[in-house]
Amino acid sequence: MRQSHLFTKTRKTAPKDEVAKNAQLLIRGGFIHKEMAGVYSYLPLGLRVLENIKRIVREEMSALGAQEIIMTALQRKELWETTSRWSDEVVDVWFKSQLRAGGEVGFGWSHEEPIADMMRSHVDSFRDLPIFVHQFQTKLRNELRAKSGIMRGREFVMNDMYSFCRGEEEHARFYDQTIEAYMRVFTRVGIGEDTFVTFASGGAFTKFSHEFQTVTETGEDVIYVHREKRLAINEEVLNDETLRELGVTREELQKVNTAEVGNIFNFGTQKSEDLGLVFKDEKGVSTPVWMGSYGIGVTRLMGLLVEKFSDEKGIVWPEEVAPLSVHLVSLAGGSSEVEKEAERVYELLAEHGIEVLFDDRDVRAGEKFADSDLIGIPLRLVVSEKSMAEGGVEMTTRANGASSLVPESNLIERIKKAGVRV
RNA sequence: CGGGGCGUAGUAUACCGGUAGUACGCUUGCUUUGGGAGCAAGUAGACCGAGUUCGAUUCUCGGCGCCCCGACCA
Repeated sequence: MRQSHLFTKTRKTAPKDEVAKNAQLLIRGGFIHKEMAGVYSYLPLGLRVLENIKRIVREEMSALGAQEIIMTALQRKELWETTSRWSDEVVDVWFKSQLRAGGEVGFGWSHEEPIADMMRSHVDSFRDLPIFVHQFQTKLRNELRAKSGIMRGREFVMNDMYSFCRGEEEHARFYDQTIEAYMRVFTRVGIGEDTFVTFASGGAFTKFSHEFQTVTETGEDVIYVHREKRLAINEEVLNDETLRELGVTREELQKVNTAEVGNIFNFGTQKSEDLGLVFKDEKGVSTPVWMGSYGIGVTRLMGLLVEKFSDEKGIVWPEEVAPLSVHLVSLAGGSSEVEKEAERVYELLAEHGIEVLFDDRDVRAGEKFADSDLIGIPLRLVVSEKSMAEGGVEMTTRANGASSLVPESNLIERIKKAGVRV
């Protein structure tokens, strides 16, 4: 991708109406555009990051056997009335609208009811189960107060997965596999060490639910962690009984601020019973499906990565989610020889399937470096008169600033060694 | 929803009861070219409405928008 072709602009100053680091840096770097409070558009670079996160999630969900779908944003009132969740008193984040033809629709803030209802068309027998389905959906929630940049918006992308099982045992197996799959996702995007499967309040069907909480100063939640045992308890369920049950003492736990990046629920059979999602078991007995729900806040995750991986100069993307892998900077300064050399390097990288942002713009070195640091691509290559005189290309790691001159003959090898996604 | 704050060029800001200045950006020219260049000439602005006043961007009220703390977050 040529930077001269990229329509987005970087900015020196953060907009005054953003305080959250994630929004400030993402807007300054041209990754996102603020449409209104809590509502952001994703621009070319931002979309690439988003798609990379989705790719990782998709791979891990697929490995679990989940099939991908996309459900609708518009939802039926009657469905939610069945489970008593249409009322604004019960669910206070509804966006609702009128159909011109008559009737009322809701904008999806969750898809549990619609998917359970839809599954009635596809589930008849125990032979049809289990079924695992997931989607990447834009959720619409009329939050009273949007905040923290893209981490708590009124419109955001979520990966939500649903499991439909024959009973508790089958459900439990998938539930445990999902915990592991989710942790693989968080490890791959670079926050594995700081993300804890956390005991949280369970709701109607189980004593606890599990949240995936990532340590970050700007987090909204407070949890207590035992780093050696990799065990964590949400403040909301921290009491003597919980401590006893989990075999830890209050003194062993460390209090930390966290952001919730994922959440999984065991629904039992309640929702299926309400909505009539049943199957015939081996004996021909009509039995409600055992449901589970599993979410990862994709856009929130992106915001969290910026919060965690940035310095005073800008973003430092983890390799797997970086918008592109290499930032090739041409410091031609009017020299057509340098220009040609940079073009050659660009083509060389492309031939090897390396994703490159090529700064071929006619601007000064300082501006190019500042932009490069702000955008935060993991590896920077500089082609200049200086590097050519020294017989190579200058390679700099964004994360630690380590820099070295690499002869072109070794370039591809060195890039791949640096852990670049190809 | 309770509390607090803020709305001035594209962006960030300053001043002021007598229609607004700076920096960056953008346009043109020349110079410059390894860390957001220099000179010159341009471009561009008071959220909306009502009230007070001879006169409102400034004061008052209302609306709208934005931010923060709290509450909320199946």
